[in-house]
Amino acid sequence: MPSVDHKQLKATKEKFLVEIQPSLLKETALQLGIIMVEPEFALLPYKHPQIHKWTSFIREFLMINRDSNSMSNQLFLENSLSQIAIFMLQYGSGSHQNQFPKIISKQNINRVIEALKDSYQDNWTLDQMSLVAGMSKYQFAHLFKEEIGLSPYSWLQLYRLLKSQEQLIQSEQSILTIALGNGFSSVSTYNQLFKRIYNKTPTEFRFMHRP
DNA sequence: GGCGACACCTGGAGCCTGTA
DNA sequence: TACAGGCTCCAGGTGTCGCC
Repeated sequence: MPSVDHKQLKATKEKFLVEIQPSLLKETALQLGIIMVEPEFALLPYKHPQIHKWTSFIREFLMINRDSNSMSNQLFLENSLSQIAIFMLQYGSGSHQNQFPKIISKQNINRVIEALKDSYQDNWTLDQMSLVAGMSKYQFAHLFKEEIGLSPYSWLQLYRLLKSQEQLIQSEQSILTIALGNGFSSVSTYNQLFKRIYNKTPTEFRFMHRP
């Protein structure tokens, strides 16, 4: 169960939410030898195919077996959550990862994604994105979220953040220069997003990932 | 497809820290 | 002490998402 109040649970009839303790992730990472630093999950808000399939499978299993004895469900859950932890560490963790997983989606959504990738430094608005997609902004926002798993603007911000990581680690440029150079309108926006995704400031991130 | 409430982003101001 | 860079705060603007 969620350790904090999730407002989305109130807004929808049904929500399948998985929370995994950081200690379990660290232990799994240690056993697998995947990562030596604190796990970071910039890509997890993104709908990764493997993680998405696995969580869908767990959800369906629990729906089908909701009336069966709780012991078998408990065993299934324990094993499944360990598997999800492994997927998270393999596919989602590590800020060294700077490529989004490839998702096959509708042509007009792909067209927007390619345009965003080509000019992520530009000041995009939802209106401009929907123009590229050839649909209304309301229709576009809903379809994008459904296909990709993130809202258009969130996707763009995350892409900019991942693009900036390499410069943070490998260059001596100031945080301000990197933020503006990657399409963020101000350094405060960049800092706030960085803090929200990684729970650390760009400077702390740079220090941690320097050889 | 459009609306409205609310969450999130923006950007300026100001504080903190390190350096000369 | 002055200055630069990094960070946080906050009010106003914009985007998102559930609902019709």
